[in-house]
Amino acid sequence: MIGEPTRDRRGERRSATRAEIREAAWEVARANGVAGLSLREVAQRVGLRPPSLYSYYDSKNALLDAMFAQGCQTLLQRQAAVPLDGDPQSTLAAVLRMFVGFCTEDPARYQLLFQRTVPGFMPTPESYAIAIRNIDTLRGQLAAAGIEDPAHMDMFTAVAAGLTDQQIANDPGGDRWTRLIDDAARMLLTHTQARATHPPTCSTSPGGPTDD
Amino acid sequence: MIGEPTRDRRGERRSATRAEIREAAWEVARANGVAGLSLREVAQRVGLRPPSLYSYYDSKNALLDAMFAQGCQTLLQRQAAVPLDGDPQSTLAAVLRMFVGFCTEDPARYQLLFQRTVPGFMPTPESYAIAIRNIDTLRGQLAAAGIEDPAHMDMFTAVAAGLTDQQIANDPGGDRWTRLIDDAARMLLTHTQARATHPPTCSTSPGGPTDD
DNA sequence: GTCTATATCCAGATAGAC
DNA sequence: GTCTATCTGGATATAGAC
Repeated sequence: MIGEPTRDRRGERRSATRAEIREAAWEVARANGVAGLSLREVAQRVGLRPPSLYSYYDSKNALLDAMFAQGCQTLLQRQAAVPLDGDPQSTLAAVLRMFVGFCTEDPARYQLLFQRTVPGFMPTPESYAIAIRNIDTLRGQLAAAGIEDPAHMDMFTAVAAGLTDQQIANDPGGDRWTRLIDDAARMLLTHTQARATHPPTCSTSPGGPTDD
Repeated sequence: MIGEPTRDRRGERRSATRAEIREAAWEVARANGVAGLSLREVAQRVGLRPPSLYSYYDSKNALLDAMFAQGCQTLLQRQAAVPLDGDPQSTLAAVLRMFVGFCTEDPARYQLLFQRTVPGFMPTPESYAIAIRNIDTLRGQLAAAGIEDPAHMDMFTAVAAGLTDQQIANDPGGDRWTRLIDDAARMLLTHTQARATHPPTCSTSPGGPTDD
């Protein structure tokens, strides 16, 4: 008897088409904003009729979810590539640079992953689990830079989000805010290390259980 | 002969209806996001048929523009109410508190005024002029707190936007990031005053012509 | 000023032939 | 798997009667 073929050619082709659709969806999202993603336009870009997409993704939400998961996976890889030498300053700067770079290089992806601007989209638990890993990884990296206070972590995410947002909204394609990254890392580090000199305004109960 | 009436009752009524429509539009925008604003829903809320709205606003864009102008006007009033005592620290904290409070109290308004997420909307020159006044006012207030370096101003706007964004996206209705405002003001002030101690990484040509 | 009726266009999604 | 045809519903905007 002849055994089953080792390679699943059908599955490979299907998987490739799914990736092609997903890439086309990113292109449309970059052009129209994530909220302006339309399946018709995606279909046209890959040379299919709109209903044919449903053979690959059950719904628009399923497609968005795949994009969300892919974005989180990419971020995970970037996070793993950040060098963690012993120096808090360079570590913090490297993390900040990676994160702001990741966000500003694709505003549509930033919108899908971190803003709440998409109409009725909610990631599936499977995809969200990857986002959780992103946050846990960040937590570890900040700890490596000496930042463990939840309030300080929140301050870091605020600065990262702020640099990203201003760069995207007010100087797209430029570097008016991204060039402040090293300055911002210094500022954050000084702030986190200057606890003793200032009155403990809100340090008695800094964060409570962080549920992000 | 009888002169013209002193009060323009017709004009007053019309103006009131325009305001009513605008308020209904804000409600819809808060519910669906600014991008999800639909004239049908606005009309239903004010008890009119959709085409009747066109007697008050020439287009959806005209309505959005009126909302944009109104938001900028409100911000202008808030800005004028910020106390500018001589102390840089309390001044900076007051400005930051006002701004982040203004943004977080109405995310839809923040979206319309400061994000670029609305499909094809561009404010008219008249409305945009108010936004320019907002920025000029901010510039003056930061100067009163001793911040005049454009790079430091950009850092301020980044921190303000970051606190706002994180608060809205990850803790809507809470205070996980807004309670960091005083800390952030201290951090910013320390940073702007610590010029001499650090190497002038990017202070030789800090900002170039700021065109925001 | 408000209405009905309509124009035009787009969206996501499904049925069923091939 | 892909297609044609269609369903359902939504959008902005205009024409013209009253």
